[in-house]
Amino acid sequence: MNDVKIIFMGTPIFGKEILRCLVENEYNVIGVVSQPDKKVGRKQIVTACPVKEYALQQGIKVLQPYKIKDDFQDILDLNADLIITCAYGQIIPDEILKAPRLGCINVHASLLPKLRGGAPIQRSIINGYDKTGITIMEMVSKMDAGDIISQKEIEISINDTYSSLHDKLIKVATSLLIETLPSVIEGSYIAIKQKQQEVTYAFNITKEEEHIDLTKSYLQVYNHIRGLSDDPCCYGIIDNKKVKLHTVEITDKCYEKENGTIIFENNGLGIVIDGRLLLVKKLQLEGRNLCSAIDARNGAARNWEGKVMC
RNA sequence: CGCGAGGUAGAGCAGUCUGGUAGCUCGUCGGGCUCAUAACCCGGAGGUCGGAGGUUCAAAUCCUCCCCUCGCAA
Repeated sequence: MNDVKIIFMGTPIFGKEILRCLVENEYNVIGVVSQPDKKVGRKQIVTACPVKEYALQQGIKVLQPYKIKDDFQDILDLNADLIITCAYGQIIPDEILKAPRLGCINVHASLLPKLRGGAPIQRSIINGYDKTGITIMEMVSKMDAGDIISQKEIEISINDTYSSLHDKLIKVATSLLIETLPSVIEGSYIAIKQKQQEVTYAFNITKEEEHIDLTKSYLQVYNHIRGLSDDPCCYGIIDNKKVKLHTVEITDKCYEKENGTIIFENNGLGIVIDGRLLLVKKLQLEGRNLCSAIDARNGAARNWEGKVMC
């Protein structure tokens, strides 16, 4: 198994954990492909992505084509037997897909054919699903459309957030990958075609979607907030300033108030959505640090009672 | 030189424009009330006001430089 030459392609933390799993299980990762280093933050410091950082730490060769569509010869030259991708961030050209002896497989964070695309974890929560999972599939030209090799389901709890589900899915993904890889290497698995009529998409989250939408139902708003927490986060506007809603809880309390009205509840802070109180636990004001609702009420939010968020 | 906000008690903030006793809410400690309490009442402790210079009789406040944090944009 160790003589199978593997290239891993990925970029963010999710990908890094997959790569770590391969390395720690002593698979022979001969090269890693990541997105180019990007300028990050206010100071625009050029920073390596998590996958690259880990790969270098492990002494693995890293390639970072700006456009892999035009710049793939170096990857072909590595002459890999198998390519594994997870959250790489670019469409992989056919020249690469057909090159490895054992093919190209992808680790995707949804129960395909549902939620094809770039933001499956967030969308699974925003859509209010009570389950999602990991799918490992053969790669084809069309994004996330290949035949399914293996799949594992996981429940989404009503308290899950993007971050918590992300971390749970990493564990599922790594264990499923380790279970699945031997059959890929032996070529002994049975691939299942995706049912075309069940295909749905998980498009990337837009800036527009970060703004809270008070026309939606109570549960939809709640799902939306936790689906984006704690990065990038949903925000509302109070006193012309952005307020990021980091952590919220649902309640059974009802109020006959305008949508978005701020209520001081015991020592907490709530927002009326669709007639019901949504309790805010953690929030962040523009220019300020993340803090608890209690802290906010002692300081910056002390005269918010009765104001309306929009 | 991308735009903007901020650094004041353990926490969250006001005070800065217009220089003159260090303030609010919470927490904490002590006491009281209560069957009881996260409720209420009384009292206490806790600050080199991010750092360094400068102006001034006097600087949290005005001027200069530096450090750090956060929001936006990328």
